[in-house]
Amino acid sequence: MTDVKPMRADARRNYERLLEEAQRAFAEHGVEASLEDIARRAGVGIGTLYRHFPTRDALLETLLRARFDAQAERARELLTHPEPLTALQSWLAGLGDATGTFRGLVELTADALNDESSRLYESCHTMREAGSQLVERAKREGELRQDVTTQELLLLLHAASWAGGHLPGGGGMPRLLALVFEGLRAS
Amino acid sequence: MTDVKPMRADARRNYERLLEEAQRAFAEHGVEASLEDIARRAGVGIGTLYRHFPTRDALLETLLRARFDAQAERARELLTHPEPLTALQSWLAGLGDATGTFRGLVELTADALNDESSRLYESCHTMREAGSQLVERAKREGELRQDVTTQELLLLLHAASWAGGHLPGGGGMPRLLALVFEGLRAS
DNA sequence: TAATATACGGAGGCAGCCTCCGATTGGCTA
DNA sequence: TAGCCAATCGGAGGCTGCCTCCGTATATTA
Repeated sequence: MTDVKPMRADARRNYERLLEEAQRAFAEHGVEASLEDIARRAGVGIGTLYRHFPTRDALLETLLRARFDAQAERARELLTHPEPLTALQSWLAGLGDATGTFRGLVELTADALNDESSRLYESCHTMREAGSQLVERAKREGELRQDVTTQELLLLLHAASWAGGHLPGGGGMPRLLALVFEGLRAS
Repeated sequence: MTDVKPMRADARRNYERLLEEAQRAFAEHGVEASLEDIARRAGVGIGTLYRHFPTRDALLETLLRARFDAQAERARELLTHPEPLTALQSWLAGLGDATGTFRGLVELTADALNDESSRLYESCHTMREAGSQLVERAKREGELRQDVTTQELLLLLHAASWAGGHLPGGGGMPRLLALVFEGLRAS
């Protein structure tokens, strides 16, 4: 079933060089970085890039999967945290950081969560399921509004993350997230 | 000073055809719609488009200015509304609709507010000033958190508007905005 | 109607996406 | 070690979109 033939040596070499350069390029120019540029810097033809990663999303997914899986794992850990709301907030903050890795990534992940055909869907979805447990617990223990869904919550998180990226200084995400949790009305 | 020579008849004709087609194209394909396509549909050379509107932003601005100005006007009207918070929320909802006109517009306006060199800056800024009055009033009357700035509030609105556009059904913006205002904690 | 300022159009240069296929090469076999 | 072939490579080429430049056309004015 899963008898993956080992890659030829040159293929493996190129695969790894491509990932290195892609990481650099996405970090520097956002998720829209030029693929031809990535191939060029990796010292590889554009055809080679496309053979290894048929789409931009495939490349991104390879770079992000580990990160997203870690996020899912962290959600499971936080289920044992004594304070459900704090746990949830802490998890969301981490997720916000993850989606802030590359400029433009929030848009992608927010969309991926609602698009099963997306390459990123699977790894995002796993993460969402894990987070969902945290949400349910917080609701069950009466620390979170009953009428909020996980979908809405994640969307709001993504929104805060998005907004953080559009703040002049940058890095205002935590503050925005706090506002969302506490509300804007005077107390 | 402001002695604007009337446009030549053909120029005026093209100018208007371009605006019509741009409106259609942006509505259909978002703010990234192809400019060459707009020119083509307007039955005009690409050079003509660029002469009338040197940048994409210039074109967008022409289409949006009236809308933004109306939004500023509405803020002034709402200053006489008896309930400051309701007035503010109502204004923000309208603004959310305005920035939801074209796909991708929220990003643009959110950035324009912090970039004086942007073509859209001026019309956005006027609007912001008007809205600022509503914010100050709500704070003064103790209906809004004292520690929230207009900038943050507008950013959160844009975030909600952004999120609304990434909701599968679409049109969930009001609900998200309400959540932001009321907070997520159980009451 | 002729002169001229104004406006038009699209070719052309550049960059990015993606596909296709002839050239190359790693690794296995004899 | 030589030779073979499947695996892999590379980049030309076709397409779209951006934007500029300048020879051509025309609305307007005298």
